[in-house]
Amino acid sequence: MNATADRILDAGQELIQTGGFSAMSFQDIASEVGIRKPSIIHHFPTKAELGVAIIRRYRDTFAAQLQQISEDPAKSSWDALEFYFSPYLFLASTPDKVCLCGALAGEIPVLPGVMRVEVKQFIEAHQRWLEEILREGVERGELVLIDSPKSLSRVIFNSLQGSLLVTRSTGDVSQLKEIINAMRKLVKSESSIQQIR
Amino acid sequence: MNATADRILDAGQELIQTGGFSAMSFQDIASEVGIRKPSIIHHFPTKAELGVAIIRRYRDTFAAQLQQISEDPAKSSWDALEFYFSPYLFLASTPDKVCLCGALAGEIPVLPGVMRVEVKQFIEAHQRWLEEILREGVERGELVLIDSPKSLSRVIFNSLQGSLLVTRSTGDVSQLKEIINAMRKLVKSESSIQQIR
DNA sequence: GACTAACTACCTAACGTTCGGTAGTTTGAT
DNA sequence: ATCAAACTACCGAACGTTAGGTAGTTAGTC
Repeated sequence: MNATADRILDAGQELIQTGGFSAMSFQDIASEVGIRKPSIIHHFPTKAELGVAIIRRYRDTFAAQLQQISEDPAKSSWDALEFYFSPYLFLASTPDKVCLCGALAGEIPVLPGVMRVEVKQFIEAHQRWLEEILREGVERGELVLIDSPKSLSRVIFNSLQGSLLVTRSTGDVSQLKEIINAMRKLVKSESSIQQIR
Repeated sequence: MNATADRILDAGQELIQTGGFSAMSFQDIASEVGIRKPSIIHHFPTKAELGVAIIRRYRDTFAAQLQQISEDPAKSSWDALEFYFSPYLFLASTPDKVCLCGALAGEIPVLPGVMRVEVKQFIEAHQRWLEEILREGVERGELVLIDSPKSLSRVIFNSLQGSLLVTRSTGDVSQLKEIINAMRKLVKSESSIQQIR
């Protein structure tokens, strides 16, 4: 069973990922879910609270997966990174959607304060996770980095987020794939050295 | 003399860079410029046409500067890259603004078609320019790249755009500076090799 | 007198939100 | 086991506000 509240979150999330928070309206969600506008308010009293609920669910789902893979001893740092790339590749395959928080980041100053902190926490959590994976990878000798774990975690996160936006804007799906390939080179030394020689 | 039309473009651009196109309204612009709402329509008949005019001016200003520096024989490829970084650093110093087209990229599907093509052309022009600078740098022996000029031009552009959004979302201004430092390493071999050894 | 830039006044549509109310279910006391 | 109270999910109608846009008019300049 898929409760109405969940379907509201689904529809709202999709609308934000395509057009942003400002362009998302209760009416659009209502039409999509098949209920009337005030029924949404029954579940989520204000647009801001709905926005928070959408981000929080998105963030929690992501966080659970990231935690799971970083706790799995069978997975190498390389595996973890590849796992991290996969949702980006999936998003790019659905041409009109970008990362929820990437979309929201574009309109931070006009967002309700409660939503701003959620976006911030999403970004910081992802960058922390990436940094930790990179650091472990170096310690275990699985990865050889071209830069510090901190710098590289930010390069990876920011360029992935940027790529999604650019990929959608230009319609050039190969763009994200190229970025991911480039990121692979930055954490795996052999090919990089080859390139330099 | 600063004509009204220019001041409308200024105010509109700033509003898009802070809150996006959906959140920008004629009323906001009118208040900022000190005129009434219909007076804006006198200069720009529709919101879409105003949007196009804003992007086009932004794009042309940028393009002229990029062309100028790439035609200057006194400037090295390294100089050109540093020049390219500077407006991003400037944007990050004004904490609420991101690149105009970075903001617009977040809401592409809800943008008028005429605006979408302008954004696309902005992105493609910048990536082409970067690619050409990198290619020349290699030919002249000024740069040693960690990846192909095409890939690197995309990494640089996408991560800069992403950084602006992330920097504003987290309030962490150092983020962009770190990214730029990382980009420097990717086009200048010595430090990279040192890092790998 | 024609043209431009600005104005006042107004329009329709859509926005988020509130209100009062209707079914149907769940709960607690008798 | 019954009955009333309370709660959940949803609805239609309307609220005040703002959106982009239109029509007609006035003030100033060549």
